[in-house]
Amino acid sequence: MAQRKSPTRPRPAAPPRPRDAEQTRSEILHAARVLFATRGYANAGMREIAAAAGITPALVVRYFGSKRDLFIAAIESDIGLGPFLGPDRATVGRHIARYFFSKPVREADTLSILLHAAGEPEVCDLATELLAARVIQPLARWLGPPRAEARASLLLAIISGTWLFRQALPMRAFTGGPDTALASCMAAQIQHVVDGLPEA
Amino acid sequence: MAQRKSPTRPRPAAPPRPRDAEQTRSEILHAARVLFATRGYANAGMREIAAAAGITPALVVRYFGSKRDLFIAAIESDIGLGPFLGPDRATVGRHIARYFFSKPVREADTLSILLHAAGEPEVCDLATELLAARVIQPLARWLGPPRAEARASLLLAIISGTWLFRQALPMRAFTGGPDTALASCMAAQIQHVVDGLPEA
DNA sequence: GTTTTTTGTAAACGCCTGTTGACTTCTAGC
DNA sequence: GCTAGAAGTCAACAGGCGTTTACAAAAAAC
Repeated sequence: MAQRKSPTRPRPAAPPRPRDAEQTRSEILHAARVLFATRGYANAGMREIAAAAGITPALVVRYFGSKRDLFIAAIESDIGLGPFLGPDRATVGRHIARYFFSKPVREADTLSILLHAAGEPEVCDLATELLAARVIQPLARWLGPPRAEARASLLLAIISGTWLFRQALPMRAFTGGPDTALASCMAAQIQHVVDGLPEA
Repeated sequence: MAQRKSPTRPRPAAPPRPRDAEQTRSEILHAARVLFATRGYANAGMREIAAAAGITPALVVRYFGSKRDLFIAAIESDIGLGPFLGPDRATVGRHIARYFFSKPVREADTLSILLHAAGEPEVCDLATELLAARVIQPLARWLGPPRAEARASLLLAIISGTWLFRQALPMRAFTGGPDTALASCMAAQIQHVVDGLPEA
C-alpha cells in the first residue's frame, strides 16, 4: 500500500494555545454570537468566527457539528423581557426604553442575532419559534387582557424596529443615548401599550 | 496564432426568446426585486435572479453591471408613505395599518428589500440613506412639532417591526388580515404618535 | 514508561458565487 | 442581399464557502 509522506515540517516558534476545552468552547460561542449579531448568519463565516476565537475552523466544526448547530447554540441563551416584567407597571416603558438606548450597539445580544436571521432559509424558523416562546408568550401573560397577544406582538414590533435601526441598519436618529427625544417617545409609546391601548 | 475550435454544436429545438431589450430589462428588475425582498441580498444569487427572468446570468451583468448596481436599481423606485400623508390626520393610523395588513406577503416591495439589507456590508449604507431621505424626512415634515423627527422615526420603527415579522421573519400573530386585533392595535398605536404622543 | 484519549493544526475537498470573454443569432440600416 | 451591431447563450475563471481528512502533540490512564 502507498505509504504517506511524513515531512516533519519545522514547528513554528508560536507558543501553542493552552489546552482548555471548556474555555475554548465558550470562546467560540462568544465569537459566534458577536459575529452573528453584527454581520448576520450568511455573512458571518466559519473562518471568521474561528479566527475571532483564535483557533482553526475545523475545531469549530468539532465542537459544534455544523454552522447551523453553532447558530442554535448561539441563540440558546438568555432572551426575553423577563427582568422588566415585575409588579411595577407604571414605569416599565421608561425602563425598557432606557435599557435599549443605553445598550452598547456592538454587543452580542440575542435579539440582534434573531433579527439578522430574517430571510435565511436555514435558521428563520428557529428564530421565530424562539421569539414566540420566549418573548411573546410571557409578555402576553404579563400584560393580561384586553387583547394580550396583540399588544405583546405590537411591543415586540416596536422594540425590534427600534433595535433594528439602532444596531443592524443604523440610522442617525436611533444611535443616540437614553436622554434623546426618540428614547422618551419610545418610552411613552411602550407605556401606552402596556396601559391597555385605548381605541383611537 | 492558435486557432479556436468551432464545434457548431446542434442547436436545440427550444424557441429562442423574443429580443426586446426594454422588456428584458424590466423583467430582470422585477425578478431581482422579488428575490431581494424574499431572500435578502446575500441569499439571492445572480443565477437565481437570471433564471427567474428567463435569461442567463451573463445578461444580468451586461444590463446592470454588477450585483450591487442591480440592487441599487432595485431600490430606486417608489418608496415612502406619500400616499398616506394627506390632509386627513384623524384616520391615517387606520389607513396605514389597513394597507400593511392587506398587502400580500410575498410581494416585491421596497421596504422588504431594505429591511433585508441589514448587516450586509455592501448595501447597508444605501438602505439607510434611502430610508432617511424618502421616509423619515417627508414624514417628519408632515407630522410637525413637537419632536417631529423623533415621532417620524418611531413610526418607521413600528411599521418596519410589524412588516418584519409579517414578511421576513414571519410569526403567526402578524400574518393575519386587516381585521385582526393586532391590526387595530397597530392603527391605534400609529394614530397615537400622529396625534402628538403626550408624555406618559 | 508506555499506551490511549483529548485537543489542536494544516491542507485539501467539492460546491457555489459573481464575473468574464468568446461565441452565436437575430435584426435594423444601407 | 449584405453588413454592423444589438441581444443572448455557453463555458469557464478565480475566489470564498462549509466541511473533511490526515496528522501532531499534550495530557491522562494504566
